[in-house]
Amino acid sequence: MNDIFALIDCNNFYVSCERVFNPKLENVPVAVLSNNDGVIIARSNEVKKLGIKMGTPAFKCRDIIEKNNIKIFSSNYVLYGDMSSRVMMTLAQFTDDIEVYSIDEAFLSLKEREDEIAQRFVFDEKNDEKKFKDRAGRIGMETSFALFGREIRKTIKKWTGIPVSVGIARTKTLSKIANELVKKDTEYNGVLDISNLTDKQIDEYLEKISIEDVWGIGFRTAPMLRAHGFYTAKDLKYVDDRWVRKLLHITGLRTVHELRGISCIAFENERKPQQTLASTRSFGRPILSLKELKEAVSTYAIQAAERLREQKLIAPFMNVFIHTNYFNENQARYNNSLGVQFSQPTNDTRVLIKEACRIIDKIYKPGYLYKKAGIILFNLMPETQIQLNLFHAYEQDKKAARLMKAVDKINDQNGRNTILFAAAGIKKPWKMNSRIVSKRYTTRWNEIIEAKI
DNA sequence: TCTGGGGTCCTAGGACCC
DNA sequence: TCTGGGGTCCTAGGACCC
Repeated sequence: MNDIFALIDCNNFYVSCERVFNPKLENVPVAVLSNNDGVIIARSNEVKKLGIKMGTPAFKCRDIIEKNNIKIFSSNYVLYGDMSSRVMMTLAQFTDDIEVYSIDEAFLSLKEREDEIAQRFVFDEKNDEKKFKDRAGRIGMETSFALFGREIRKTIKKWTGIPVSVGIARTKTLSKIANELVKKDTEYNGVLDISNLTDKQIDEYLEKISIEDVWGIGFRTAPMLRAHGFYTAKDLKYVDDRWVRKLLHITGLRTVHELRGISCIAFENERKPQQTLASTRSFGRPILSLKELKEAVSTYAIQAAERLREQKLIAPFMNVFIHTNYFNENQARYNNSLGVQFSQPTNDTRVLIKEACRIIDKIYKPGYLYKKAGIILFNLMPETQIQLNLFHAYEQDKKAARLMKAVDKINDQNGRNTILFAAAGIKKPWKMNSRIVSKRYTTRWNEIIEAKI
């Protein structure tokens, strides 16, 4: 049986999360900023229309923000993460074949359920006013898959308040494209199924997608392809295989085949174990002193260790880096990093802090204004896979594990930072900016929304 | 003054071995 | 000391994604 995929993608996800709890934000321009209030990472349609691009530094569009009264928010990942899991749980009501691809999108594999959906969702002239209209203006009845997509969309909106778009096609790449078309054109009312179309009909859609909007073609290869005369998804579809293999390698070839309707990017129902874990952050203001730098990396080490333990993972390697501001050309630059292999794989906060500070001692150079630091853990493995080395003190290890477990439990029950590690500092004057953050409406009792009658 | 954070996969090239 | 093919393993860096 042929593959068939539905891509469910939340519209302007972070903005939509803010809107769910603040109806005044409907129909007005809204944008959400990255960590440290640095760049714009989510835009409402109104903001997109104003021409503000994804990733624009906030300070560079201050004028346009003020002039158009754009509502700006710092990112509130606690809220977005919780809203994401609500959306995914709603999707799980429809099928088990879900691949959660990112915080705001998921693929469904429908091939096992083609018959069932065809029976359950039948177009009815009287009740279903929405008729399928394609790019060429042809009118037809909506397919069963499209009606199924509408049902999903309606339910997610009702249960979570989040609007989503649905694209349905024979490959993941084509379902991405169908989804993009939905977002571009309100005529589709949120759902487009191109799974049943002929090659020629699909080409009419592919012509509307410019090459840099194809999933897998990034900002580096797009200009190269344009220079060779390929401008749209359709152009890319008919490129010579050998040429693609040579210039875009195996990943590019897969993309081209996917455009042709040959599914080669696998559906991944089960989450793969994580291989690396990073904890990095820019500072709210530059750091000059060794002491503060150590506080910062200790803070990141604590966070990384917590996340390791949450997933019952241990790490054998760690890398620590520091650097000055890349953007400031008038300032002396310095960047450096150093790795360490632990005597045995660990998720003990104290070990991570100790080693991270030791590395900072080695790579820190006085006189520079540091802007960012971070730690990255590699080759993660399950806790149960630990290989004892020759000098390994097993009892001591069990004790350490119990201690960490107790710390996690206390912080979990009584709020983060109930138990602190002194190494991380208390005041943290360097911590990131987050000036205009909304409430954690769904995860904190004291920040829950109030209804006034 | 102010420019995010966290991931994956692939390739080229070096080191090493037979 | 040089000649040579063929293989594996590891790492750094590039490209991409959201």
